[in-house]
Amino acid sequence: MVQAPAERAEWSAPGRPRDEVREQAILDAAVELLTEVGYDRFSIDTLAARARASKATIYRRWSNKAEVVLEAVRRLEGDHEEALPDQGSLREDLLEFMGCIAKSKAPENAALVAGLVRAMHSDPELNELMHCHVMDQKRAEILSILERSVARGELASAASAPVAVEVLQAMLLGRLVLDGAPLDGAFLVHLVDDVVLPLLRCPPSDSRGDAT
Amino acid sequence: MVQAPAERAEWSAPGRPRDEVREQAILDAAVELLTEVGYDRFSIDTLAARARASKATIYRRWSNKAEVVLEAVRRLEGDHEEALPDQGSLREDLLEFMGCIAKSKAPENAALVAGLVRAMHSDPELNELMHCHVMDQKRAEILSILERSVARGELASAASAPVAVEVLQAMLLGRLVLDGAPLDGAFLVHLVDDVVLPLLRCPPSDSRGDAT
Amino acid sequence: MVQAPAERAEWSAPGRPRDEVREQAILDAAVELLTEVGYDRFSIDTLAARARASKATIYRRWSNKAEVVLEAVRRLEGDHEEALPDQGSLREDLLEFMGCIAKSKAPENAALVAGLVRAMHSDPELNELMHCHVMDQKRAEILSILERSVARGELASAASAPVAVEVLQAMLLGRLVLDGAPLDGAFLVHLVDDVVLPLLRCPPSDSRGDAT
Amino acid sequence: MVQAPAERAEWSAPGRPRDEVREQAILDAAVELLTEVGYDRFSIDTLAARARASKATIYRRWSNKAEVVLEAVRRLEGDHEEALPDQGSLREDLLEFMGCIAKSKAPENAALVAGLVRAMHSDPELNELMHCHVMDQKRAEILSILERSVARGELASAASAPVAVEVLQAMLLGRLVLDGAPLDGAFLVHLVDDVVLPLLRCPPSDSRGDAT
DNA sequence: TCGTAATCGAGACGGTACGTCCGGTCTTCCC
DNA sequence: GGGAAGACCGGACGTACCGTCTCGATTACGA
Repeated sequence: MVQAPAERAEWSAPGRPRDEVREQAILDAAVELLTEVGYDRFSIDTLAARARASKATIYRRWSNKAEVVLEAVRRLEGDHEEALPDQGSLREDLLEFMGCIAKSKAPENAALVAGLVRAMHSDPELNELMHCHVMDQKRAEILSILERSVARGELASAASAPVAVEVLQAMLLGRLVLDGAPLDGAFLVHLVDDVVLPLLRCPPSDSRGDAT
Repeated sequence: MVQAPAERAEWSAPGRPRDEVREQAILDAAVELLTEVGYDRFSIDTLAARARASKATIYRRWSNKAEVVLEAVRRLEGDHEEALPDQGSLREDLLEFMGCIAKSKAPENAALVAGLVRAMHSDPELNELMHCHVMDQKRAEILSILERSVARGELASAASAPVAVEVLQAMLLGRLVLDGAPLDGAFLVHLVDDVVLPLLRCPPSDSRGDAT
Repeated sequence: MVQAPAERAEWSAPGRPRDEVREQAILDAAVELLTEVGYDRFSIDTLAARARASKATIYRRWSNKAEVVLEAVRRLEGDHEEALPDQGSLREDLLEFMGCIAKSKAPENAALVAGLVRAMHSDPELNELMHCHVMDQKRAEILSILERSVARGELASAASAPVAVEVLQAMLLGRLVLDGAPLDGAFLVHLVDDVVLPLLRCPPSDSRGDAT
Repeated sequence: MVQAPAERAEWSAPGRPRDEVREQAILDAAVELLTEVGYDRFSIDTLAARARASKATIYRRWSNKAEVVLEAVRRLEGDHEEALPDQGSLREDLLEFMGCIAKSKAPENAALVAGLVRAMHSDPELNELMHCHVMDQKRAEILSILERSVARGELASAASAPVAVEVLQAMLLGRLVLDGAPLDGAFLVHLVDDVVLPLLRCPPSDSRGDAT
């Protein structure tokens, strides 16, 4: 039986394909530049010069400064996909997890993170994307930690999990954007011991109508 | 002997005094513009045109786009200086307090708030200012609510108060900036019942070294 | 004895030969585009798109925008190679000749001609080409007309011929580029009767040192 | 009766007036740049840099590269407004006049002149302007030379004057743009003796219907 | 009937210039 | 002096074009 030449798969686009190497070079330069000067003083011209690319090459891929920044940041985050090892206790698991986050948001990346947040809310569509790809991933990781803890018998239930995640994310953001402070060890311990663990252990009050 | 023209008191500056009306007109226009287009597309030229003022008049009062925005936002917030009335229970007090905040951050002001946050972290000095004048004020209000509650006997102690305030602020920020969602009633109830009240009632675990 | 592979003639290049049809399609599109938008807004990208050709196909044949334009214009001009018929008198011969020129420079080709002129002086090499291939051809045609006239006894000599040609070319150019006006009948009659014929009949004054 | 403060004249525009010095600096730099690199490689960015002006300052005055060039060239030309002195004979008067034109179109200004011509035909409105202000001025000067000659008795009439002017302008243009050659002495003598003077002395043939 | 070599359309690439916009300062005239 | 108007510099923005290069897919020719 005669096969059609491309019966099955992935029709290849006509014309010269995009050069993946250029793309990576641009994103690398973007990360570099972003950490050096921050979002506001980040300019496409400078980026192009540093990546030895032309502006057209950049604008062919992303239509905005914001979008370039977004993608650069996502590349930075998304490199550690492997699951976290079991540390033996809920508290240790949480500290390990948060230390992992903290690493990618070290103080030298402060400007970068701020850029991310800005890029997020200036383009709602990308905001959506960001939520899906970054936050939901973190959420899933925490949930798996909590389930492990329930299995261990440390926690009665994972009922408070969603709230804990919600609070956690907000506080990390606040620390970085509002306070502009680094996610150092002291802060992480404070977060785990004074906020997350108490919330997990104290079931939400069912006191909607009570006199409290 | 020739009398100085302002012999009486409070040495008055030479020349024509600043026109208070202009100032208000500029701030009003700033708020308007900010809510319409957000911080990024907010330009001093446009502001000047809309306020029928000149750029010089603006820069004579504020040295930055950021500072104009900051003051505009503060005017918006700071209009209710009076203490909140006692609602009879901690929960009601908190809901009342937060409803009050929510009013000034209605959805139509979303862009404005985002702008504020940005202005904050792009200028550390203003960040400082903002912390002092806005956040610390809120903090004080909450603390007084909590003390009232301890006096009532609802709470054993106000020990968790600082943490609660910290969490509260972060979550309000996250809601507005990260989610871009309004501070509606459902969210406020959720915040009070599922986060703040549990935290206040469960003392921070002293489990720094425990097996948890 | 081993035969050279192309013993017969004109060694034919290896590989696929150029497609003559493409060449014509490109030139046609060039003429079209040139008359529509003029030289300045004529872009190779647009030309390629309109001719359904790729830029490489164009640059394989011509090395410049200028050269494409040049050749397009020459195609437009050079279609009538046959000698002009004898009209019986010098004046009629001249009018016939110029009417012939005018046809290829009809008003709808104004932008095209202007483009040609520009292409000429921005690239000296093409300028040379243009002189040789277009102008010298015209010059020869006029000279043959004048010689015919001398043979007829209308003119004493063809001594003024070179000057007449020189003036004629300059005035056609001036009319098209400077005035932007069409080469209509009235202008051609004016040119023949008021400029060319007088010059031919009045020998150049030998008054270089005279008091004139 | 109380006078309105500006009853008579020239209402002064509000705001800071344009800085005449900047304007001149820009035009000077434009002339300089134009003679150095020619029209095509003349860029507004480079102009701005050289004039130590911002692009906005340039675009506030002229909306195009073409318009800047036009004005620069006109400044260059229009500086010698005084009438030409009587040289005693028609021929000498003409040579003097043309020598004067030649000076402002010296070979080092070749690119500049070409730029002028280009600017002219790319903007019809400026073309109009150019005709009025430059060419008509030259035309008037020639006419006054011819009238002087008629008064002297050298010429029977100035009837051929318009044709002579027309031819003259076309040939100067042709020399500069078509040939790219300088207006040197030999060319000017040729022009006067072989073209202009013969035309002036030989009345247009009245042979419209003749057998010639 | 292949392989070689040049063609073709499509379009990415580095550069360079364009014309617009904005931030923050300065200047002029009027009150 | 304050205020409106607006010019000024510096510099980033996003677009368009040039001339080159790189794909994958077609052709011819010659072995």
